[in-house]
Amino acid sequence: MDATRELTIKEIADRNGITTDTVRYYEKIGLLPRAERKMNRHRVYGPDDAERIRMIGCLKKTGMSLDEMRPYMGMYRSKEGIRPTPELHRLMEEHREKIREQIDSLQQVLDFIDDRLTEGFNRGQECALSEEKTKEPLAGFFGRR
Amino acid sequence: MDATRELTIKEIADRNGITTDTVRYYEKIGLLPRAERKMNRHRVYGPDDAERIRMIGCLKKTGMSLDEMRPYMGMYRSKEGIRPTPELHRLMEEHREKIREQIDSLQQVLDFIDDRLTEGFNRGQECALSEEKTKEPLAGFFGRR
DNA sequence: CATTGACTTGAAGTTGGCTCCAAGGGATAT
DNA sequence: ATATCCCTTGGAGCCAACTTCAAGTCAATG
Repeated sequence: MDATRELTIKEIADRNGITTDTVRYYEKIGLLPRAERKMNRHRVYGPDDAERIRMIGCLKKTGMSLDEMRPYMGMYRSKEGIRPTPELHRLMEEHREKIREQIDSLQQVLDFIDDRLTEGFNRGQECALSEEKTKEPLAGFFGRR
Repeated sequence: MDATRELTIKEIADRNGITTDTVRYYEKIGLLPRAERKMNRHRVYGPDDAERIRMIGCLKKTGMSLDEMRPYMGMYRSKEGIRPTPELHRLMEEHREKIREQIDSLQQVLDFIDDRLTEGFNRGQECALSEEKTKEPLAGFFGRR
């Protein structure tokens, strides 16, 4: 793979499922560094930029705001001397925790709906969605992993 | 627990960590049914409403939009005869899949950053990060799984 | 040389999800 | 009765994250 190939804004946008406008927007808000320009002022992108944009996409999918991503993006500021700080570790752990909470929430929702589901059978009129999970009604929903 | 106690908008909002404005907003967009009013036109809420609101909170935490929640909320439209459709099951499975993708994305991010990290260790020219524990730099981020 | 098309810019517009505001209604406390 | 609250309404305002727009540059093509 030719990892050093230079891309136009259109190419790099297409490859990441976003629009050129969005790429420029990311540059504008400083999430991407100012792209190098060719003689005709057009932006050119290298593999590092591709990685950055991929990373933004990943982080977005995990529910992180563009603003929160800035520290992560900082890892690319210089081509050498990458040094992720303990601070970054902390941010990552924090974010991982957020995702875990999302999972827990979903699990609660599943339990909750399942209670409603079986209510017809159980005659239950107790308030569902209790703090504790007394059972695993829809177990296996996460397929173990 | 007095599950049948009627609550004011302030009470139900407080108990769910949202504002009265937000409760009224949910009613306005039809996510909550029009609340019953007392003679003075004030809203009154019962346990079902509390459940609905807790459910909205849960679904929100899993990244669902208010709009997407509507089908789930429909489960409360009548106090009896709750019958979640196969359609709802499908929606739930879909959403569960979305969460799974979020998890995968986060995992990708971890792997990605881990690459960057080990790159520094493996052929870091200038980067003089202390050389301890070259193995699994960010291992255990998900506590296994 | 005129047109096409991909690019440039700054700025305005859009959407979702609230959040705040003004103007007013009633119950309770002094 | 005046103040203090919490409530009501419709509507305006706000922020993030785009998205669209207007006006222009530049290179290649017919």
